[in-house]
Amino acid sequence: MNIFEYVKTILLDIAKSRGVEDDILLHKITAEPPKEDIHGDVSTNIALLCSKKLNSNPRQLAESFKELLVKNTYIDNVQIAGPGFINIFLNKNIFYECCKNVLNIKNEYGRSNYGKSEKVNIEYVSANPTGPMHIGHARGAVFGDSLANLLQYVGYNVTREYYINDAGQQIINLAKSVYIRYIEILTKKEAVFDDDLYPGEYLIAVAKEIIDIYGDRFLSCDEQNWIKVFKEFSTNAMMNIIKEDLSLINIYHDNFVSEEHIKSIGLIDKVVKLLNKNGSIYEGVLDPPKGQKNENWESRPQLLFKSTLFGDDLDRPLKKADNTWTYFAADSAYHYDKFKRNYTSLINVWGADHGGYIKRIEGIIKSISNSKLKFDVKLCQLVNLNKDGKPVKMSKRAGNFISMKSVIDSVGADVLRFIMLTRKNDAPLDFDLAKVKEQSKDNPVFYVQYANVRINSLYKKAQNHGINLNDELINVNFDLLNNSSEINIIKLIAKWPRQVEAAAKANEPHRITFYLNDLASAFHSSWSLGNEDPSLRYIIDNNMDLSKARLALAKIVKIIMASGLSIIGVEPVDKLS
RNA sequence: GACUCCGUAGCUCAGCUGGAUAGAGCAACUGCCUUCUAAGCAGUAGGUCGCAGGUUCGAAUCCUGCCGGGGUCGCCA
Repeated sequence: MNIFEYVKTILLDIAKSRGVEDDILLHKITAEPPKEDIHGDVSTNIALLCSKKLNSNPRQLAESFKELLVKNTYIDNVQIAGPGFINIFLNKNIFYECCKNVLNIKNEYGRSNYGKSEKVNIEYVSANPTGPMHIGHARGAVFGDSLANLLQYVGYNVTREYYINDAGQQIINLAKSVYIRYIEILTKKEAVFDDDLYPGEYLIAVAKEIIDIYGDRFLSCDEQNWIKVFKEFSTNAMMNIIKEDLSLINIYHDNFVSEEHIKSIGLIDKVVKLLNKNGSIYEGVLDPPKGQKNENWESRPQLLFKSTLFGDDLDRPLKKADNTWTYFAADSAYHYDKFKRNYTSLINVWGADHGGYIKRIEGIIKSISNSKLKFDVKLCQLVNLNKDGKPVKMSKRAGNFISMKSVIDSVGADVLRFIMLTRKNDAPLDFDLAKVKEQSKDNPVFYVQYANVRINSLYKKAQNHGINLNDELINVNFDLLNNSSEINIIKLIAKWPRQVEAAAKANEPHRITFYLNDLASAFHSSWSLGNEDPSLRYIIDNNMDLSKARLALAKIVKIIMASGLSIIGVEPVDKLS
């Protein structure tokens, strides 16, 4: 039950009955909560939008709509404001109905079939298989996973996907690094690593594994003899480490696609053929990059994708000077592969440093799908890791980057997930390792969870009064909930389905976190009223009817909290540690 | 130089894809625990939504041009 949808249905019927049939116009009709309470419960622009079509001035039109609206039993009053807004004041009963509905359907409240089971592919994490995940990876991981939860919640058929970059130079470097460890173990000579190699100690275990199986047979032979085995072993081992890291924050992908595999099945040739057929590629020469000097620049003709046709500032090379395919070529093939799997929409979650890459992939997708496939890239900005306000230094080069696992060990998986969604994805995020452990209202995780804790304590106390909150409670008398603080909570409850849908529409899971914060705040506020006026407490000794109604309200808050937290992948806390 | 994201209260940020008098939280000031609900709550103050144009009934939101900050810019992935 979504009261805003309900009102919108009424409005659409009215518009249609007046002969408005333009779908685009009908689509623009809104039924939304006004910012200010004095403007009622639902506000609509219907009269403003239809005035031209119906040849009438908006205020007059609004008057005639008003006559129709007031006939509805759920509508108490209708006011016309400003240039022609219609403000609708709903009867309390519709809100009480909404509450009953939540108690009835529990965690189904807010779920919908908005997505109509459409197939959506979300590619996220896709960290290079060269080592454990660091904290920078965590944001995209949590964002992508929560977005996947959110879209599932509103009825999409979601595939969670991971693209493994296991084909490039970095994997060769990884294999070489393991080989150095291999030699180190067998010969006891200290390992020395070049700049582009990986000195992390996590590779020692991989080398040992290889020794267990192959012994020292690779010790004094050429690279071509060992490279394949080492590559395979290393990437598998790294992917296992990454999967293990991800499992710590409950992230499990449905599908892992290997770049190497994409290449080996000849998909690049296929996509290049298709692009060629579509007139999207040509042999050409690029200008040297402006603004920065590059003495190694050498102009040469190469195979280029016409990404400038799709808004990019340069055409992009598909082949390197040595005639091998670029990363971009393989990625094009990968997106072609996704296209062939019949999704209606693709979402990629990338780090902000990949911003310049969007246009060309967008171009590829437009070219191969004839602009039919929906594509959205969500960029996640950097995470600034602090401790007590001071930045934690990290340097990946030296191998002492802050691993995601160490942060989880320190603050817990739930805190990590929650904090990652306390900012919009394209805003930088400050993450203070000390602050997130504080038990105070300055810590958003605590603030929201504390509302749960308080409700849970109500559950226990209610039992002493013979009320079991696990019972249905549907027959409680919601009419008794009429102080402004309770009404405030009820109105927030009514907004939940709308919030979920808006968050899904925008691919912005952070909105769920913000909503939860608002809901917690409304609850804390109403709870605290009991400090000054005992008659405003949730449990009133000599008034069981009122107590039941308030407890039912608390239960509803708990239900929605649980739903919201489940979307962001966090467990509700029932008591303080 | 080009592209891209961002610019909203002293600070950190929301703002429901164009709605009405722009909202929170910190910090500041003021209140609320002898008792069952203070890990919290209530209140005050704080704004030229970077600047200038444009689009329309209506702009923080869309378009254009500037200003400032981050990111990216062939043969890395």
